Amino acid sequence: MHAYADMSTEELELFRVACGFCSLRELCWPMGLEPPELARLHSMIRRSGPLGVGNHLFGVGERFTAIYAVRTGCIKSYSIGADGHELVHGFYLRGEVLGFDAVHPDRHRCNAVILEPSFVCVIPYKDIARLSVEFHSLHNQILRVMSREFSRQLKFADSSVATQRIAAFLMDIHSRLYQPGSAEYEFRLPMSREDISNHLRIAPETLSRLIAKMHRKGLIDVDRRRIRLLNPVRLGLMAQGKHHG
Amino acid sequence: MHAYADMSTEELELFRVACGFCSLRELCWPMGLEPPELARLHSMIRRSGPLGVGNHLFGVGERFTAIYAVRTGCIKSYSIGADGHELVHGFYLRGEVLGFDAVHPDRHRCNAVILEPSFVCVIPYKDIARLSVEFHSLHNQILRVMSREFSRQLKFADSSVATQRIAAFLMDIHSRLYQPGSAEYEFRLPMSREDISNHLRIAPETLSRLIAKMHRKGLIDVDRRRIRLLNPVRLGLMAQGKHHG
DNA sequence: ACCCCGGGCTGACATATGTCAATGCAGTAT
DNA sequence: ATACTGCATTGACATATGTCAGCCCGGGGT
Repeated sequence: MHAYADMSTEELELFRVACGFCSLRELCWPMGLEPPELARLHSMIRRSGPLGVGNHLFGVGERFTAIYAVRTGCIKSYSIGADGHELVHGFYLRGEVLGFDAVHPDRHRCNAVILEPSFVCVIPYKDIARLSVEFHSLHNQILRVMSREFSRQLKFADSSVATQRIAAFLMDIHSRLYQPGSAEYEFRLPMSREDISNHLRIAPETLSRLIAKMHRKGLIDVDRRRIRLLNPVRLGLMAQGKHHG
Repeated sequence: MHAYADMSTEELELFRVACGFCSLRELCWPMGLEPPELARLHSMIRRSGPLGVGNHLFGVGERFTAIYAVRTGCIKSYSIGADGHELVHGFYLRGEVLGFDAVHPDRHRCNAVILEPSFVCVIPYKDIARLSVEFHSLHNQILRVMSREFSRQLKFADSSVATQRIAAFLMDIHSRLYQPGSAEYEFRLPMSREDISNHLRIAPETLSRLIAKMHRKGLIDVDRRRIRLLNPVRLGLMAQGKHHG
């Protein structure tokens, strides 16, 4: 199950090419930049080696040195609440960018841990800051990514009803995981039930039960982390609280 | 009860002076800027006349034209959820800055409505964007304020327990409202119970009951919108989930 | 002074969710 | 093969919160 173990040589090759040719170009950070900026950006990016499950990218209180783009795998961002419980802020998948939690106090406000074997791109912050003065479009890009981050946090705050949050979560993960060619509505959750329950702020038992209920109603198929959305339309309505039962 | 009606002539005079001399300097947007930036910033700021309760500063979908700093009063930011319920994102008090919800899609994602008679400063965005290229410190300032915004949203997400959220809310509002000279632990909530309950995502009845309970336990004194914190220490512990009963 | 109105409070009840304990089950080591 | 280990599920029960209905009470108009 090691992502880096079953990569083809072609895929490995991809890891060596520039941002301008990167397969994640449309998903990731450089989206919307012009060739000259892309070239400069590429020159400051470092690609990580394979990162093993359980390793941390950064931790609470550490200095803000870089932002990270996920090439492969899944990274969990979390902190520990005053009561000792784990607060999962979010999950970062292929093409997504993390690390912006630390722009202001210059210290990370959360931990970032590898959930699945991952590769990331590392972009030193001071280089970005310097370059963003030079290229106005890059400055806008920073604001854009921060803003996207911002709205992502609000995604599950809407509803106080657990079923809604779960439906929204499943559809969200599906849309972020989906790639043309894979089975349309089937995917594998990269995180444990406990991580999900900490993220959605419900007890793991409640999560289990409600997932089972959605299964019974024919909305989804479940086998451990394997999920299949059988009725995306109803799920979508349910996520918006327009449909109960 | 009109804030602009009982202002002294001195206060009125304050409304005409530059950012560099503004009494909100330490609270507000320009904090941390040097005299040359302050002067430029001041030249692009417009002061609003008195804004009446119920008026909107901006609404969902409107173009992002400016950010706003509250000089006096209270402004509520909210949106309408898919189920039709009002989602209150937050409240903005004296010295606080709003409008950054719209940096990315260039459209406001929420509505901003006046809860108490208010004065604001209006800072056109395109001027800031232009100036932030010129002055690096201003660029940092933008990131800083956005980041503060960001963490504010997470403030009440911690706990799923209503009492904790209420305690945290009261202490938060108190700290933001406090000014030396006023009664140490007494203040007036600028918003209705319904607004609070929409913000904390609990039914207004539950809010009432839990406030009554905190009163019975001697933690606070309540008379309509007037609040007095009798035991801030225990309240703080309660906000962190370290103390129940 | 009186009435009206809206926000706020309270009670009774339904429901959702949390908690504690036990069991199942797959992957891993022995 | 067997036992072990950690995650996931399930059941029984306690509790928190939502819902519906009614009441109170202060402020503003007449």
